[in-house]
Order: sequence, then structure tokens, then C-alpha cells
Amino acid sequence: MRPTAKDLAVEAGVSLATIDRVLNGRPGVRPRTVTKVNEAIERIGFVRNLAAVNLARKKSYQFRFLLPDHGDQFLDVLVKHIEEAKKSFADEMADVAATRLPVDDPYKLAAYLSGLDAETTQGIAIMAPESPQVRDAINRLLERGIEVVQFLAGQPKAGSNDFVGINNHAAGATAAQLIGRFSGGRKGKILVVSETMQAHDSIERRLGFDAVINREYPGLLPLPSVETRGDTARTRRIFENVFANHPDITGLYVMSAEARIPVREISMVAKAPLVKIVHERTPFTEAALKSGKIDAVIAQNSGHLVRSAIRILKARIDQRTPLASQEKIRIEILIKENL
Amino acid sequence: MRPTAKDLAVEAGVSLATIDRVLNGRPGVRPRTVTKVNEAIERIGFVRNLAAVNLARKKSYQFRFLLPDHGDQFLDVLVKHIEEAKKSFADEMADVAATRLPVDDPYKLAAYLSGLDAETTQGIAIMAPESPQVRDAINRLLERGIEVVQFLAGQPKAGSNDFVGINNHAAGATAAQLIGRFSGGRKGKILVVSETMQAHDSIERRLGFDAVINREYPGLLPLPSVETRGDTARTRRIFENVFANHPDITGLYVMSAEARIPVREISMVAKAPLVKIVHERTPFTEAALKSGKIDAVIAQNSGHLVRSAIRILKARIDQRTPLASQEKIRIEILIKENL
DNA sequence: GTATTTTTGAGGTGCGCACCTCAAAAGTTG
DNA sequence: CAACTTTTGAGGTGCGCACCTCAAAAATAC
Repeated sequence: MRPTAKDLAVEAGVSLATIDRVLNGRPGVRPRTVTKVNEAIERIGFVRNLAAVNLARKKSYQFRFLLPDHGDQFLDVLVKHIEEAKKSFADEMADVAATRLPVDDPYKLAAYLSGLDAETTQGIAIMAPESPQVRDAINRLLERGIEVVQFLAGQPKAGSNDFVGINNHAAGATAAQLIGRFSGGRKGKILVVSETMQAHDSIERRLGFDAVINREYPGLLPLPSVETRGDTARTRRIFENVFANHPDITGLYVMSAEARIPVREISMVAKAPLVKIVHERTPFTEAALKSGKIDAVIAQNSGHLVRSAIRILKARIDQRTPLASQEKIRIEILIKENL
Repeated sequence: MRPTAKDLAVEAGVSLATIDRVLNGRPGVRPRTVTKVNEAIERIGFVRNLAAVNLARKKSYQFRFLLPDHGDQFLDVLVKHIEEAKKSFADEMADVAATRLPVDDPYKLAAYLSGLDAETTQGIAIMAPESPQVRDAINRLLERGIEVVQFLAGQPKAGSNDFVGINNHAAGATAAQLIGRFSGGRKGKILVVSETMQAHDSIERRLGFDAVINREYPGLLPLPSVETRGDTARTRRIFENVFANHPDITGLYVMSAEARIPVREISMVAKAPLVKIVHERTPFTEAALKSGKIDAVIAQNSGHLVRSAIRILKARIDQRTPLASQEKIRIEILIKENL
């Protein structure tokens, strides 16, 4: 049986009231007594029963994911996993919800954030680009005692674990290494595509990509980034143009989550087979991998992302340190064999 | 606020005692009343507060990992993660321990299993090869109410989630695809190495490997599996022999967890650079990836493995269904960029 | 030394639920 | 309809802890 507070009181030679004071940091305890209790804790290996603590405190957790309102398949996958997490975290007294917002409008987003009530929301995960407005709003949330993590987007603050997502520089580097290896020594140009280069993550990926290609694959030349803006016709025009100028394109790297448009359009304009690498696991990319339309997917486990964000928020509220090895989001390489 | 049993009683128009009878399946309740309560549960979305339940029931979980007593680096990594899990699951009233055993001796292992007491052990994760003795012992454990999962080794029963680990056939296929792609069209022979081919996992990996190589890379010829038996000198002799007979070896696939001996020895006998793929993330394989001594690692996240085993055991004891998407162990491809 | 402040102890209540007992109410049987 | 049997309700206790009050003991000040 695990020792209880009562056992601890006996071991430390104090009363339950004093144990309570020490455990909960209440005032009016001599330093000597605190030490005595802490030593007893070490000796008998006392660990608070979190379930009982939360029960007595009537604590529950209400978390919210703020996601873009316009979305591709990857967002649908995320929403699905949030629903799943909602069920599995119900056991731990955590309620999880998702809200779709026009995250690209910093003012609307900031307004929404200021409207959040600390009574009904203990933590939020925000998937939105950086902006001064949002940064301020986040700081005000923190002041009001609402925990925040940046989810997939935004500028991660170094050293803190307030960002949930992969290291995008490393992700770009990984893509580059794969394109390099898969090219098997052939020379050629690499077409690099993104929905937009405004996003911080695309910029990071591009930097990581170029670093590896330039260092390790002198035979490959990455072209300047091309933006689809989610527009099929535009993409087609750009591709036709690029291929006209560079008939020796041998690879495609799609940096943003929405891979459908570039993958479809490139098959219309490219004559020779290319090495194609895209990001994120979605129904489309899965099917494309299986059918051989693309060669590899650089992914982050979306279920893990969601759960990790929740666990980090929860740990912060409980004043615990999340398990670093569990919360590190891995850069997954998917090929058709390990789907 | 979440509805409590009291709220449920009001909603269903019955007393708390009846709620208790229904929730805990006690006898003496009319079917009509049961229906009434269940409908009320649906209506107000009642979910039992697991923390309170476990508190009232004084329930705690004691789990044990049974691991081989002779071990390579991968086992050390596993043990480290078990220690880590021990800390993080303490919050959930679960105690986790690891025991090293001569798992290759079915009689000793079976004897140990029979000696387990259901009072002090609620679940175990076994990493041991299949044998009739062990299979029987496991069945007796289950009869005595001790939950069991097979951990990494053994013959997974189809359809049940009593196996924690990757699909080894797919892992072998993944290795093959990578060797194929990384070879860049060159022809050659592939040296396939294992510590022993007795183990079920090596056999599966080999099958998956051959399937892909034969189907997709006719220019590559996998040689018959070579067994190191953990013996450096033996391995060296075999390698020298093999290279003498097959000077055109262009790739190495190490199927078992211990990659140190084959990777070191091959560098002594191979003249030309090879494509080298090994299994499992360990300090050695990490360093080898970084320094370029190997090209890729097929890994399973060992922290995830451990936590998954614990969660599955816990869910079974609670009569819950574990979250399938979380418990699926992914086949990770590691290169130096995504470590 | 006494007066004052600080530290400690004793005890109670409630969190949401399991588990138990006993009595009252509702059904069933002949 | 009485004599059952089955179903339901009322109420209590405890799980391990938080949080509160009040009084007693110990340390400190003057």
C-alpha cells in the first residue's frame, strides 16, 4: 500500500495539519519543521494521491483548441483527433473542445482571446501565425491564469516548452536528405512549393532544406519557392512556366500541409518521373504514397500532437513538469511500407 | 460542472442506492429501472468520475516488465524508459517495475510466472520468445486475473491487442525499400545479418525484406541470413568469407537489435562504401547515424512502447478499450536529420 | 519573569463514489 | 386479501486529501 498523508505525519512526528501546511505551502511553519517533513517524504517515498487531491479541490480542466476556420485535409485530421482526445481525457476530468476561427485576422483572434473567461477555460492551444496583437493577447491570458501553448504555428520561444510541433528546420533538412538519397546521384533542379511563404514554418523548412541540399548534394539545385495560394489555376500556370524554363527538374518538395494541388498539377506538366516529397499524413497523401504518386511524407503524428498539447497544459496547471521524452514531437518519415 | 451520481439519481427519478446498483451491476433491479437509468445517463451525459471510483475502491495498479537478463544497449534504453514511466504513472496510482530473467529458458520463466501473486501484481508485460510452457503459464495467469501483454517478442495473436510492438514484416519491408532507394539503381548483393534467426521477429523481418527487394529491386540480391550469435570473432570470420565469395556486396541490413558487432566488423572487411540499415535507436546507432557510419535506422519509440504496454494493461483492468490510434506502434525511419 | 507572537495540533466538513445494512414500498402468489 | 418475494430508498462509513476553525503549546520579545 502506498503511504498516505497520515503515514507521513507519523513518520515526520508532526500532525496532519502540519503535513497539510507543508504540502500546500501554507504559511506559519518553521523551516526546521518543513525540512523534517520533506525528509520524511523522501524516507517513505510519499507521493500525493493526485486523484484524491483533485477530488478534494473539485478541480477539472477545460481546454480549447483554436484552429483556422478555412481548412485542408490536415485540419480535418486534427479535428478528428481532438474529438478522440475529448473522449479519452474525459476520464481525467479534462474537457476538450475545438473552435474554428479566422486566425489570419490578428484583431479578431485577439478579441476572441480577450473574451475568454478563466472560469470556463483553463488552457488553450493556439494554431495561428505570430502577430503583435496575438502575442499581447497571449500575455494577457497568462496574466489571467489561462495557460497557453502554441500549436504547430507561430514563433516558438526558445527553451520553453510552449510550442507543440516539430522542428521545422530539421523537417526541411530531412526532406532534403531524402530527396538527395532518392535521386540516386542524378543531377537536376528541385521545385520547392508552398501554399504561402508568409508562414514561419515554411520559411524554416526552406532554410533547413537548402542547408542540406547545398552541403551534401551539389548536383541538385533547389529553385526559388513557388506559392500556390491554394489556387489550382495559378499553380498550373506557374508550373508550366517553371518547367518551360527548367526542363531538368527532377524533384518536388511541397513544404505546406496542403499537398493536393501541387501533386495533381505537377503530374500534368512533368514528363519524366520526379522524386516527390510532401508534408503531413492525410487521406490524400496516404493514397498518393500507396499508389506511388509521391515518394515520401514528412509527418508529425497528429494524435500525438493533440494529446501532447493537452498534457502540457494539464501539467502546467498542476505545476508539474511534463515528461520531456514523451512530449517531443518526432519528425516521421513515411513511405508506403511503414504507413 | 460535470453531473454527479446525485444529479443522475434526480434525472432518473430513482435513489442513489439504485444508481449504485445499476452502475456497478448489482442484482435486484428491475430491467425497466435499469433502462430508465441508462436513458438518464445518455440524456445528461453522465460519466463516472474515475478518480473518485478508484479512490473509493482503493484500487491501485502494480505492473511488471519481464525482460531478458542478458542485454544489449536497446535493453538498457528500455529499462531507462521503464524507470521514467514509473515516475510518470505514479500519479495514476500505477507502480511499475522491471525484472530481468533468463527468458530463453522456458521452464524458469514459466516457474517465475506461476509464482506471481494476483494480490501484488495486476499485470505484466513479457518480452520472451514463444514456447508451449510460457504460453500455458500465460493462460494460467489470465485465469488468475493477472493481465498480460506480449512485449516486442513472441507470437502476436491476430486481432487481439495483446502484442505491443511493431509489425516486423512491415519493418523488414521498410528496410528493403530504403536500401533499394538509397542504392540509386546500382546492382549488388545485400548482406543480411541477425544475432539469431531463432527469434520470430527476425524471421518476419526477413520475409518482409525479401518480399520488397524481390518485387521492386531486381538488381539487388539479398544473401542468406547470417547469424552473429553476439560473437565478434565469429562475425568477422563469416564476413571475410562472405566478402571473398561475393565481392559485389553493396548493402547491409542488420535485423536484430544489437547492431554494434556487425557494423564495426563490416567496416573492417568492406572496401567500398555500403548502404547500411539497422534496427532500434540506441546510443550506438545514434552516433553511427550522425557520423555517417550507417544510413538509416528502423526504430520503434521505446518510451512509447513502455507507456503503451502500461496503458493497455490498465485499460484492461478498468474494462476500458484502449485508444487504438495511440497504441499502434509506428515504424520510425531515422536518418541523421530527424534524430 | 510576563506578555506577545509564532508554530503546532485536534477536529470537522466535503469532494464523488463504493459498499453495506435495514426498513419501507411495490409486486406477485395462492 | 393475506403472505410472500422482489425492488427501492434512506442512511451510514470510508477512500486520501484540501481547507477551515479554534485552542494549546512553544518560541520570542520586553
